[in-house]
Amino acid sequence: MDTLNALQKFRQHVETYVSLNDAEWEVLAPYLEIITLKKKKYFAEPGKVCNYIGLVVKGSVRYFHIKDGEEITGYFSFENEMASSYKSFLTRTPAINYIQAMEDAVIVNLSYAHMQQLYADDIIGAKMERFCRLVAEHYLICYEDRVTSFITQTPEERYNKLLETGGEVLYRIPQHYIANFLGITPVSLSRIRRRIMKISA
Amino acid sequence: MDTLNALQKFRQHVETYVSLNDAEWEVLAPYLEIITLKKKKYFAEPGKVCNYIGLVVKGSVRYFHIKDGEEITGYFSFENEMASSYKSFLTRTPAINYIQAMEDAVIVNLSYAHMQQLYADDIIGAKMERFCRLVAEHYLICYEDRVTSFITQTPEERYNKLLETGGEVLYRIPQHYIANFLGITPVSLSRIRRRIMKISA
DNA sequence: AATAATTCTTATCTTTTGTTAACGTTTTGA
DNA sequence: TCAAAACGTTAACAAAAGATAAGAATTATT
Repeated sequence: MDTLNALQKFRQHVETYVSLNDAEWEVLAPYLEIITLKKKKYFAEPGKVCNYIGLVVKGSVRYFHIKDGEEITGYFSFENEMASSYKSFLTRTPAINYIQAMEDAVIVNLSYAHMQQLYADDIIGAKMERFCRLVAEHYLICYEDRVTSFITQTPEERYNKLLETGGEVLYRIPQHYIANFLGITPVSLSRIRRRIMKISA
Repeated sequence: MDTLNALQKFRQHVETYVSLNDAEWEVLAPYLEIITLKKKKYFAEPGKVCNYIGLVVKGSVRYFHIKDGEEITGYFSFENEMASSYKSFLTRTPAINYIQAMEDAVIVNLSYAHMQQLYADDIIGAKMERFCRLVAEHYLICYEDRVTSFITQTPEERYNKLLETGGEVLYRIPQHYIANFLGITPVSLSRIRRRIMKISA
């Protein structure tokens, strides 16, 4: 994954939300930072302010909390998805979760300070505002759906829905991460899987 | 609650996110619609596209789904909070939940169409973009926290946290709504309350 | 290649939650 | 004002989930 390619992916991602002409892109591009994260390395850590919002252009990252010494996985970002400890990034307060590379990853980063500069830029400012509004709205909707699933569905129903719609998540990550994602223990997910197998067998 | 007062509250709410001078306000104000909702009346309904985002200036509303013929309450908006079936409003697709007045309510509404006009307005457009970005980011953070609580905490822990931080929610709404909000049944919440009483007694 | 670590399943036991129903109390609405 | 509806608690039982541990299979690591 070379630099040009990574930047190109970022541009394409922005353009799924707002149009960008070359002049605008020329303003934006210099603010971006490309990083590589070896598997198990951290993008964000508890106690540290998350300074970047990044686009995962290769690999994937996993979000997790530590509770009673145990990792509890809450979310994932795959290729062409944004990654950030959003609350920390936006409010400039220490994060409470880890974000860790699940696979060797390449991420195109935009720092908080650079983002503020871009908002204030005459050429790209308005587009950035809109882009970030649309991104926030997009993830807001994702979270709305997720909260709804916790409120209205049983763990088994959530898992069945994930089987239908989950796609990538399902065969790229270990089952016990999925269990956490669903809000249950790995042991419980294993039992749910057995129940489902019996029914569909 | 007279018209001027309601509009003033809306302006104040916007100004907690972005500054507004009188000229800008003069552009924005005509797009607002003030409605009164009698208790039990609906702000949004499943199957219908939610056409408004509103600021609750008096009273409160409750969000709920119907599952197996039962109401499941997922959220509330009180005074000086926004209300909308966000996904429906933003994506122009039918809502899947009700939003209903819990108490007689006054709401300052902005329609989707008007919002688009405001985004495109020379005077107020940039401010509106930023305001709506910040609102989306605010609720994104709320949802992030809520999902985290479902992932990392037991129902009892969620309830205890709500007791600490919940404030208004706790003494203005019935317990069985709170149970749904926490993702459990009313019976189960009643038992949790008894457990807590025994410990603290 | 050998060893260690991870992952998933299964079993056992305990705890919690869901379900249903009953009861008294409070609130609502006609 | 009076009947109906809503609300919260409790009980009893069933179902599900958590905790812990063991074991097999797979994957990583040296």
